[in-house]
Amino acid sequence: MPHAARPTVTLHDVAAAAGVSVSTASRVLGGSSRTVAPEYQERVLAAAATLRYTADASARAMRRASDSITLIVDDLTTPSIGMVVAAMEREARTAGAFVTVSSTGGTPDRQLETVRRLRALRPRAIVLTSSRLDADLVGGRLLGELRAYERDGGRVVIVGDTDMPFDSISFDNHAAARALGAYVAETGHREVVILAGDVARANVTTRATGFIEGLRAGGVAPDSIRVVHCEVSRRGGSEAIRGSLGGFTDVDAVLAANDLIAVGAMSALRAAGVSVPADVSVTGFDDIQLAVDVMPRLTTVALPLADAGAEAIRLAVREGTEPAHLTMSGHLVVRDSALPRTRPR
Amino acid sequence: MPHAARPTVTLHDVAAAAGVSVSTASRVLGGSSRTVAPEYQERVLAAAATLRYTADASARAMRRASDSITLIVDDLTTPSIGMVVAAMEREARTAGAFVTVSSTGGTPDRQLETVRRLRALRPRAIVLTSSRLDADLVGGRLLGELRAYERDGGRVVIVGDTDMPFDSISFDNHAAARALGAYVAETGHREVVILAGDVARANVTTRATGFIEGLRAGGVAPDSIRVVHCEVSRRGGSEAIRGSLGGFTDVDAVLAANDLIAVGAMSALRAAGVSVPADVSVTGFDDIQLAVDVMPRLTTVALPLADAGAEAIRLAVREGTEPAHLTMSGHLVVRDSALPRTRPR
DNA sequence: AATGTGTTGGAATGCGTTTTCCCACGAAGG
DNA sequence: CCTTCGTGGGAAAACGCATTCCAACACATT
Repeated sequence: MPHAARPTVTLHDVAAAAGVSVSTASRVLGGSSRTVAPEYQERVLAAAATLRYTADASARAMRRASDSITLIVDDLTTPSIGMVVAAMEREARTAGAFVTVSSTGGTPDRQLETVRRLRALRPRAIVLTSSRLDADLVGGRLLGELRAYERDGGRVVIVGDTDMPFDSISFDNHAAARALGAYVAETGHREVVILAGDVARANVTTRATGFIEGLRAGGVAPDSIRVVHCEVSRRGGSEAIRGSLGGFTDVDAVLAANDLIAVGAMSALRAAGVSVPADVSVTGFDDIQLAVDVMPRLTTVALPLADAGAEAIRLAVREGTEPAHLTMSGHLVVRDSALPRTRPR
Repeated sequence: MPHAARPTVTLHDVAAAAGVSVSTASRVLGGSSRTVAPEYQERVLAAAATLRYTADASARAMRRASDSITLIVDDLTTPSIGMVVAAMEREARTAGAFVTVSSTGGTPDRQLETVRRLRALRPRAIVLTSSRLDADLVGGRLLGELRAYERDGGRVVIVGDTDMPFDSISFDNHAAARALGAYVAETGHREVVILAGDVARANVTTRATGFIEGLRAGGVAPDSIRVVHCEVSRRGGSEAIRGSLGGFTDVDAVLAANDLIAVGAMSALRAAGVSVPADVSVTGFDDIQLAVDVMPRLTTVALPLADAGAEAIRLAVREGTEPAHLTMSGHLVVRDSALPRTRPR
């Protein structure tokens, strides 16, 4: 064997076994537009099956366009990513493409390295998911790499907020957060804590400002809104609540930047003897599976994750050339964790 | 452009820009063992950087072994999968390899299709993760495909239980479950409910039988062990508890086949006014992140997922040829959700 | 000075596939 | 009966790269 992972049975072998030329075999197996005689066709197919022939994608890629799409994500364990990937795979199948995923851990360095590495594979498209992708990341080298990929005929799609000049799909976090804030205000809440997450995660902080706008518009006094930063996780929500329990005597709503944070907050509140939603309302954001599994079920904002995934693939395989920027809006999902309240003034 | 995703800047261009021959450029960029004059080296490197040259992996793959490893998983949303993938990526980096993930939704048909598709990519190795992979799946076609891949010099590693003749890593679910069962028995529990999950998931049912063995060995009467099947999810755990609440007056322990099920069970118990662990002990299996985030923190069995991931890559890149079968054992993690009890006889 | 030896650049070759290009054959039209 | 045309098979080129081989050269040894 010449070296690992090189085919031992090639098109040549199939052609020989079928007693036809390599060209004919290629035409049968490669789905050419040219017709070949039925009997030849049959012989080639039979030979390929018995030899378990698989066309070498590398060699094939040298002559025709690739059909693989690579997805780059920060972290595979994010609850929402699963749905996006599933939708992408479904959509890709209808387009005859194939999705493959790489994770970077979210650090710009590894994002760059991953793009470089994947670019060598000459996929049909690269889809990047990240909370925020800035053009000047890693000294602009990520942008440069992506541009070079595009120059070579590749297609870049970004799912998330970005200022890069590629196709992008983003969620209108601000508007959705504003709507949630307004809803909370309208349902009579007047003393609110916002669990704003980490300042480094841009989409999360956008939500915090949206919350504030909605609350203010709904009549909540600026002084009655407290913003607490925390880790973006279940634990972060718990700790934030535990850490500021002292000042919570009059709070009637907790708005978390994220379902995970909200769930953590709920459990900490319950542990402290505060009833949700009877004493305090809690809301989340994202509508992950957990949101309907917990008790009480979480009032939150649903993001059209599956739609975004499918749309990303559609952008990735389309022919058009000018960059498209799509914004998808979330919608309020009212469940049990937030209760309208009328309180004495 | 000939067709999409074909490079416009090739090694040829770099060589021309640097004023050297293609061979020289290849030698410096391809990490050849042959030395080239420092000044040439520098010129080539500079030219490659300004042109943003990336060697075409396809073309390169035709002459040397690939450095990509493909991982096939059932479902990306499984909480445990993230840690496995992360460990794999880390280990792969030290071996100069690169991991890419595809998900199949767990259906044998799509597993087969995915293997076929990936095999064409001629990766260095294919790592399969599945709860259970049988040789006779899809009429043995999956096995045939994998054998053909191996015949062509590829390497197959299976993470999970299997009877296929490839490298494999499995977890000793039975022994770990037995140990947990014995622990529960020894800490004085005498009336036990096992939330056994779905019969279709082999690794999960193995746990149930292990629990029973351990409980019996620890002195729990056969009649005092009830097995309830449920969906393998948080919701499944909740519903199982709700559905059988009536007969729970004397139960003092609930053993779930899975952390997710355990968490669901805990929340349903709490909703029903049963205190965990004061009234009933609850245990899980897997030690996912959630296990330490919930209150009370879950007593469970930790599986060496990261080790398994790293070991899988090590097997995938090793030179040896005879199949290796590794079994990794889990260990009991005692936290707060199970309490020793002394009950009146 | 002639010969041997080691180093380095460049031309040529090959990897497996698709895709021209060319040619043979037979049918249709005059 | 001769020409034209469509059909379909096979030879060969091309894809981008690594590598083998060869020639040129520098240097040390005799």
